[in-house]
Amino acid sequence: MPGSPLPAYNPRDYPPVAVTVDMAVFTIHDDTLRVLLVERGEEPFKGAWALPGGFVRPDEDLNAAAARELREETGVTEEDAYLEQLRSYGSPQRDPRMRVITVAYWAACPNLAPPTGGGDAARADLVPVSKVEDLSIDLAFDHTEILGDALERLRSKMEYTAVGARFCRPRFTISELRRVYEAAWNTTLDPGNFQRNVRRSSSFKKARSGDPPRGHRVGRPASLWSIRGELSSPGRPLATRRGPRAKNRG
Amino acid sequence: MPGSPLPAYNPRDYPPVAVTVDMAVFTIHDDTLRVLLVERGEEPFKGAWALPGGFVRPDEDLNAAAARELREETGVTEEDAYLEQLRSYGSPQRDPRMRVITVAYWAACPNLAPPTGGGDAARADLVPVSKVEDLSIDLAFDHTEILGDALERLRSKMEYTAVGARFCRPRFTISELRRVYEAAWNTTLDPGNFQRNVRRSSSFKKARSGDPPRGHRVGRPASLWSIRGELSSPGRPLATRRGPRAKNRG
DNA sequence: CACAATTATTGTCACACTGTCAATAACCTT
DNA sequence: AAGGTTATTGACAGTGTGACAATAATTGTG
Repeated sequence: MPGSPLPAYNPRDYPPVAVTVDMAVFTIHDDTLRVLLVERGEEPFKGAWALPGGFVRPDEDLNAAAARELREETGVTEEDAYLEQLRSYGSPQRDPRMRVITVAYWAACPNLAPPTGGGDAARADLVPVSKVEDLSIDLAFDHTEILGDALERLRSKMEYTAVGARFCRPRFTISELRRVYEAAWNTTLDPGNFQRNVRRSSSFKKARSGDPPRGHRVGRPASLWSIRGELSSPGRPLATRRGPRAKNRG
Repeated sequence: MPGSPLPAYNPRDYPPVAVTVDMAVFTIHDDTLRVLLVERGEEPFKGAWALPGGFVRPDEDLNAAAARELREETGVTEEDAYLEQLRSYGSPQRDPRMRVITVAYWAACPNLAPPTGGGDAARADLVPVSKVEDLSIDLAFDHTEILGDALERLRSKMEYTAVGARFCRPRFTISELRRVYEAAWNTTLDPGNFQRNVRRSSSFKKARSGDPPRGHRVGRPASLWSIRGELSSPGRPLATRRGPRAKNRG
């Protein structure tokens, strides 16, 4: 606690510090878990990939700043995606320019389209997270650490909540949901068991009738499901995390 | 690190914001889960209870600031307690004086002694968390919300890590550990089942020989255990969370 | 010392949940 | 209509869990 006599709260008296929001926006594309990265256009780390982010505005809530960043970068509104604060990073040297404390967020977006690279603005792309996890891509600042923490949180949360369904459209088939989990952990899951777990979970409910899922070509048509309520826990994990098995995609 | 010309980052160009660290320090006292609160000595919220906290220093890492606060408030060093960042809170109006973004931490301390109230400094006390949870105590700022989130995280983490043992001394009996879980959830647990879970968990190991636990008076003496390695997951939960049952303490 | 009281520790048992794997259902293409 | 493919349901053995009983090792008492 600061000194006793009610201090003149002159902001200039306090060490200058900037607060930013950085976001790990995840989506599934080509059956692969990907994260949105932008190429830095200026020093430091000019030319390197980084998580999208920006300053928190003077009268802006942290969550609002994150939602704004998400919308600016992807066009996705807060309702269409799952958005959650991860934690903050504030090593004194994490930005060589000045003291910058960043509040990291992560988001799960359904069917995000790869950014059209044509713009004159900063280049952006949906990069498979495996590229960062195996260190074949090095991110700017401490963003590799942030992304690693975000991935850990995402996977952990997928085990005991229905958040995986936020990668799907509002109506989804159980197979679509299963492919989300398979992509997130790069493994294969038994369709029968996964079906059983979803049906038993209280977090999902079968949609009344079903528009047949688009793009469906072959095999017995699947029924459509949706999230029941908000994001309750499915009681037990939909799938226990495992390492790559037979499938072992790359 | 690229050393090229850095842009002119004049800190004065950015909106003034202060960054603080607030801490929820938990301990078990009288078989009750308690949190360290301090009484505010000045406005705003003068006289109200609040979580201890303070400003992050100019060249101080966030974790270091939290560890310093913990040491200043309790005398407990980082090695003796478990310390983890919770998340940040930055509503624009959370502090009426100026924009303050706080990074919340929580800590699990073994056998913290109730502060001696005699000092002329701010009054401090170990308050049962139930007093805050049932809203019979109202905290300053948004600290009620922060404490609620910290409790949720603590309990959740106790389910799937060995963090509960950080409330005990380095060597502890299984019953002592069980009483920690009983205090955290205000319930009773079956001693036999808890014993089985601890023994099967890979997170604990039996201490070679045992100094008999102090203060032990009656009944068969228990053997001593310790945490194996750092804070790995016990594989399965030591105890599934339940509401109050027979015991139903206040 | 025998016995009661108390806590620690080990066992038993029915039951729920899980993973493996097979069987059936409902479509598509040819 | 046959074959291929995906969805959905079932069967089964093995394992983990909660409830609860039984045994072990102390302290305190008469």
